[in-house]
Amino acid sequence: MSELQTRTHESAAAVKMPRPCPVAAALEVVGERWSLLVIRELFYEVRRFDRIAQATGAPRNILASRLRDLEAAGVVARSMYSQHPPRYEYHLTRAGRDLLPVLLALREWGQEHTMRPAPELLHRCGQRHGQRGAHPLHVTTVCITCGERVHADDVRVP
Amino acid sequence: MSELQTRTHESAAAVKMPRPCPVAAALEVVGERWSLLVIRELFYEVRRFDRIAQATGAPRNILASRLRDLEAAGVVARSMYSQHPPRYEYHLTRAGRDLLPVLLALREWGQEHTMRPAPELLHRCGQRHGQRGAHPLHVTTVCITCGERVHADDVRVP
DNA sequence: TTGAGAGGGTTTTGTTTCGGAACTGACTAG
DNA sequence: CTAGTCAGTTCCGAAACAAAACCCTCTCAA
Repeated sequence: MSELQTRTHESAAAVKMPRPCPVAAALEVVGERWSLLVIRELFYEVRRFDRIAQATGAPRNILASRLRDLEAAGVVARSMYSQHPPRYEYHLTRAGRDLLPVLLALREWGQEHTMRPAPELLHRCGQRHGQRGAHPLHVTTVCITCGERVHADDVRVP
Repeated sequence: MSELQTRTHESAAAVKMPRPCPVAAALEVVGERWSLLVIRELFYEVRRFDRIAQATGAPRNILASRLRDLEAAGVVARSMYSQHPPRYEYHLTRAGRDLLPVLLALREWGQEHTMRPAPELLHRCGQRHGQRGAHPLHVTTVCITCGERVHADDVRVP
């Protein structure tokens, strides 16, 4: 993709350019086909090329290209696990792990609006407070400031 | 896109098919280039073809195609606002509005990892409780069941 | 010690999709 | 009558995608 959407709000308004926006910036990194599915597999700790190709369904040449791009973007890192046939495992960086809310939001939407059955995820909550146990994970989006769930009608563009 | 990822978990495991997953299903609907940016504009109440084309930067032919697809998928609806040159406005359906968490999650990630300045959004919170006032909107993802913020390490695949 | 995989890609070769620009058609405002 | 707007459609070259084959290195088993 080109260097779209990298201007300030003001100059964009002046020159009628696409809206500068972190959503667009994020999609420059993870918005291409297969990228988010690859990241999903890395969350599942599927780390090897062939396994990722199988689990996502991505063609191998495309997958190789995506992994390169994601690594260049700092979302994925790879580490050598065999030298003589040089072999790498892929894993998420901090930036990659920070994409979890995006995947969970897509998962909730997909579950609600497109699929009936979905693989369950468990939330091991309370672990850091010394309680044990886990429950099925479903998420919602809340405002950091006031803690309320966010509804479309409550969001305003100043 | 084809009818990918529409099998059950079990049969997929058996036949080594792509993982069935609501994330993949959601991306079938909104994962193509420009789709989420179009939806972002509809959230901003930009409803007309030309304005959406300008604000997103999408080519007009692609935009026409995306709007058709999103309408077919039930994410977008259109309503005629002029008859003789038949003219339509686009708006989000319930399913479309439910994509807000996806956009907000992408926005948080983009803001954190790719862009410095971003157009501010305001959260008009407490309005439904009779208080007034708004604050800048930043969100986080919490578990519906226990209310805790969700961290990558706490999510398990059973 | 040969030969059958497996694992991790790259190459090759079409096929789709994209995207820029021009064009259309039906108005509206001056 | 002329210019301009709005909402697309059409055309066509360029880029991205995808299926399959290929390659290379190593492992294991016979």
